[in-house]
Amino acid sequence: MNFRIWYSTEPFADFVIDNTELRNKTFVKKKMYESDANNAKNFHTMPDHIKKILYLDAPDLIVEIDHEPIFSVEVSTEAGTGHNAFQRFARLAASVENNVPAFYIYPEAAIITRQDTPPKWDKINPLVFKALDDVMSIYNIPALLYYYPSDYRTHPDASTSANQLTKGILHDPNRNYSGSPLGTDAEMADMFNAMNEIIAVFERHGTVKGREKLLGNRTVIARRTFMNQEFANKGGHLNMSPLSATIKIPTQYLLNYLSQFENANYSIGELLRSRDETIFYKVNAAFRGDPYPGALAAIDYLLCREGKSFEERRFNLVLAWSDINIDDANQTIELPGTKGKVDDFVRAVQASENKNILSKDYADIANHEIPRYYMQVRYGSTYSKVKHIRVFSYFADAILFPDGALWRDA
DNA sequence: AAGAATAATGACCCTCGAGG
DNA sequence: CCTCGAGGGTCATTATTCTT
Repeated sequence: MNFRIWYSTEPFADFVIDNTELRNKTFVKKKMYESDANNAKNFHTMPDHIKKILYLDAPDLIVEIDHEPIFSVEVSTEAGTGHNAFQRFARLAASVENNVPAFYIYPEAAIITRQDTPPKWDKINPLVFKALDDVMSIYNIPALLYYYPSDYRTHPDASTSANQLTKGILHDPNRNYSGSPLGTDAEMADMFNAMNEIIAVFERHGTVKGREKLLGNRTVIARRTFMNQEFANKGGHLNMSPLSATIKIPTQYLLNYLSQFENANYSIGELLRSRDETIFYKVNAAFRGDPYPGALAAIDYLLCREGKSFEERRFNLVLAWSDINIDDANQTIELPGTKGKVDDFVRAVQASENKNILSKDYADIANHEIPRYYMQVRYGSTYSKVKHIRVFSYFADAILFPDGALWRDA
């Protein structure tokens, strides 16, 4: 069997290869390009099945056997307070939604020094464990979190950590693995073990049958149990960020609000009406990307989804760029916000059109541009929109701004 | 009122491509 | 061919809100 390892950073790919059974396999390493929006020169050279995973957001590593992806890995060293822990969540979703197991490496805590205060540990938001568990329940594909090694457990007092310069986080000393986690750490050993198990399952049963067996693997079960325990031990509950910024109200309020866009020739379609209640994610900020795309994806899994596609939702999922006032008398809502503007969304969409070369004459297309042109012929602007536009419009049934709205009819 | 937790935003890095 | 600005993407710190 031939392995291919797609990477964003090569040292991290070597780190994973050298610490797992991959080192004994026949493999090639290839650089992964994230999107047509940020790498116009090379993105079109990605194989079609890799493009599908990249559609929402790009992970750090994808491993495949004979052109079938078998797992992806995402690494972060960021302090995971509030909604920051969910910043990379759309990547995990993109992987799992394509039936590819996802590994997430994230620090249990990181040292942050704020103005006029001594250094302290910023701890991971445990709700991420619940979100990952819900993803596993819905897709029957592993989505496992391993702690990026740190001094947190050995030095609960942040000022005593010997690694202040790295926020208390422990990197591998091998220079060939620069920027990778400490490979000898127990968490990483567990992760390599799980990767080896997944490789073995796919080798023995093939990719189709193998996928069905993954959640029943004892190593995967054990990790899932650990993650559920961590959620409980760290005091996780369902009113933590980002769920603390959501409200659930009858869909009729949304329909009444959107009725301002209806007229004699148009009425809102059946999709929104098909669900009795609607979840609103209130973002009272200027329109932008991170950390909101990941948080929106997480809310979908935590509250709305009951099946594999966004059509199988218990509740509508609506992203509102504003606070929301509920008007019970008129069964509608008001958006008092002033920062979010529908034109900011529309301008980001328009900007992506500048990346498209579909309006060119053949004579004006350079030879090296032809494969990119041909990709765009097939996919339009699918891959040339910026990430947050792709993610928002994939997950949200409607996006509301104080001065405009977008919604699906079906 | 202080401290903790969360939400928002400022700032940085990387890549590409236009133009000198 | 080199420089530099724009755009895309990422991360840390500040601002705000919540809790005790």
